[in-house]
Amino acid sequence: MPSRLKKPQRPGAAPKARLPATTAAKAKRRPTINDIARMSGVSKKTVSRIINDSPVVNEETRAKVKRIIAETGYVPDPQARGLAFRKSFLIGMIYDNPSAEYVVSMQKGILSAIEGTSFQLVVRPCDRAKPNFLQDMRAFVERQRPFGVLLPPSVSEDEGLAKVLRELNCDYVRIASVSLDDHDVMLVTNDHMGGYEAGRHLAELGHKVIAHVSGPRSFRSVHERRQGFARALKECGLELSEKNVIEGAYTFESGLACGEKLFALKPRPTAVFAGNDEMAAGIYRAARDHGLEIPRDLSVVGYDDFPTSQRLWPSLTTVRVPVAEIGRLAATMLIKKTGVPHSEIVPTLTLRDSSTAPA
Amino acid sequence: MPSRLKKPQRPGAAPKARLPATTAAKAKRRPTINDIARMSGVSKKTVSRIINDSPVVNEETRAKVKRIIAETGYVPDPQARGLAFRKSFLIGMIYDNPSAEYVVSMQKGILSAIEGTSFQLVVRPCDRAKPNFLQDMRAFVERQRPFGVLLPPSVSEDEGLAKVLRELNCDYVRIASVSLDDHDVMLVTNDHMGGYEAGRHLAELGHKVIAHVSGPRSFRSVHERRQGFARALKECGLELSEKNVIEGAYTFESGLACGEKLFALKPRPTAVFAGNDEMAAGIYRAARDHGLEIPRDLSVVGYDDFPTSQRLWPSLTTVRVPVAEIGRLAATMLIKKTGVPHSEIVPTLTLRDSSTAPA
DNA sequence: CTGAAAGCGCTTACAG
DNA sequence: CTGAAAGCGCTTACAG
Repeated sequence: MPSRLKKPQRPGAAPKARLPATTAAKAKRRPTINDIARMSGVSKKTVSRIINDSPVVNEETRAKVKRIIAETGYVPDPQARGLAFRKSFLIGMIYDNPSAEYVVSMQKGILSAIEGTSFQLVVRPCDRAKPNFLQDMRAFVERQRPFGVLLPPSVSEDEGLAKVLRELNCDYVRIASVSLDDHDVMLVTNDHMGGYEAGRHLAELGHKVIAHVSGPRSFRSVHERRQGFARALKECGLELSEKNVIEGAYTFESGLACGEKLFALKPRPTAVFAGNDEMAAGIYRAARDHGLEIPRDLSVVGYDDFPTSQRLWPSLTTVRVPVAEIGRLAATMLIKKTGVPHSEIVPTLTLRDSSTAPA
Repeated sequence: MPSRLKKPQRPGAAPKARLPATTAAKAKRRPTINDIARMSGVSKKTVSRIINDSPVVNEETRAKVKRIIAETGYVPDPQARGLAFRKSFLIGMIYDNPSAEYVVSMQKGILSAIEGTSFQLVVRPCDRAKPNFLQDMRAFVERQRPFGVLLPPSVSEDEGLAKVLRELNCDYVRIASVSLDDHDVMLVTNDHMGGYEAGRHLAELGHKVIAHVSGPRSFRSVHERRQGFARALKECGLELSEKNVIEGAYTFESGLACGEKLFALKPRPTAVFAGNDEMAAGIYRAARDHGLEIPRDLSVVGYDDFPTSQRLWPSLTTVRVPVAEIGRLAATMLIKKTGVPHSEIVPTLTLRDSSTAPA
């Protein structure tokens, strides 16, 4: 390893100016807007206009500057832009969904949308039940001035948070089962369609006694999934009776508990639509504890299609939610500031081994 | 909703100065370092010294300014500090671990360490196999100038990346099963201890024919876990024979495939140490397919203790890795620029229902 | 269509 | 122990 002291500087011979240092620094320094302006023979304001895609620039000038930007590999400093804009290039994902699979899938989708841009993804888990929830969110937005935030359920359903964000002039996109806000800031996941698909599937298999283990009633998705499910049954001449609907909490444990209740029903249902895959896994466990075999004794349909649902035994028939795609679209909406049709996201039934005709 | 146009401005009556606007803006504007300086009767440089915990400040001055900072709720603008420092307040988590549970747990740990600070967590999944991996990482660091990055395995083992980070003068903390770097930038997870615990447990249960399904040999953790395991067996008078070691890929599918090979061994092992929980789940599936019952016909010990491992049936005996705590410690090391003893992280055996004495 | 000046809210380098 | 000046790399507001 060559010594850094090969050419020792004699303290007495200090140069007047710091020219050598400047030259050395210049060699490795990344170019700034000033360098591009000088090399292009225009003002830095013009370079700025080109960076920001301003339409009022002469096309020849634009082409020339763009060429030099490409040649030098210049990329504007996000810190400096952020300071001048009074807005950072951070996109916040504020979430309270407890599922690791959901969170990571959505992060991947968001990242795919911002790849190659100056945007960065900042994660902010939260708990709406905490007394200082809104205060914390306010502090985050005021200090970081994020470009915008993405709100998956259930935090997307919080009107208090939406109000704070509007007050602080912070853009957002809300992801929810139904529209709760202006078209351009709302990505709708159409959970009623997913519920409907689950209902058609079980009814068409010939089941007559059908149950539903729902999520907590405070979630919008719960109502949507249930109503879509009930509508499908009705179309097939069946009814989802109140006593066959058991409220869970979207967790494995609640699925287990609801499974117990389910097996106590008379007549015992031959099929169940679980509000999500987590609860479906709990129902699997309950079935095993009761010596019941899936799907012979009970058909099960889940919701979400988490990667682990394929590994359940038997593999779970479920409604697939394209979580990564949802993240990608939501981020795109935020950046482009345009909405997508509310029909864009389509939950689809994924057939596996946990559902069959009744015995 | 009150109209915003209650007091319409007459275009002809425009005020000379923009005083009204300024006043209105001041009312809601967050205080800056200049406001604090003015209110405290000191220069902004002194306020800056206090923000940055400089020791060379008169204690009375410091107390007074701190009081005013507290009263006004002043928080320095991270964008401005970032620009002046030439370093942002972002902490990057660069990872290639495919497990959602691992990623989210670590994120939580990191977030708990930076809560209440100006630091924000930015996530950067990556793929070391991509040809432009190092180039992408370089671009990220050059542009964002993160305060530092956190490297969990296996990206933590990439010497090329570490070199690039050092070149760019970007602080990092590497999380790995053994020390690969200077003490202060290395968080060691002591996987050999975890392997040892697994080995003692199975040996003490009385198993004589014991197998190991390892992860891919390119991972450091694989060797550590295996060697610790083999050492424990040796201490108990047993030997981990080469033919009883099957190499997997840390995935469910590879666990399934390795399980098949495992059951073909003669004599058939009565116990297996899986390199991680994912592969243990695959072995479960293979056992079911072969009509073997766990733990009666095969004891299984995993590694990681992911939340889902409790839900396997029977629940999985495994070595618990405190992933959130690792994230918290790594972030703390990065911020404080100090190491922790290499013995800090202790993997611990967690006894559940998948291991018992041989028949 | 283009640019000179001022400013975003901080810190560094220097001087005292 | 403290401060005035210059600067970080951009954009806004204005003028032409």
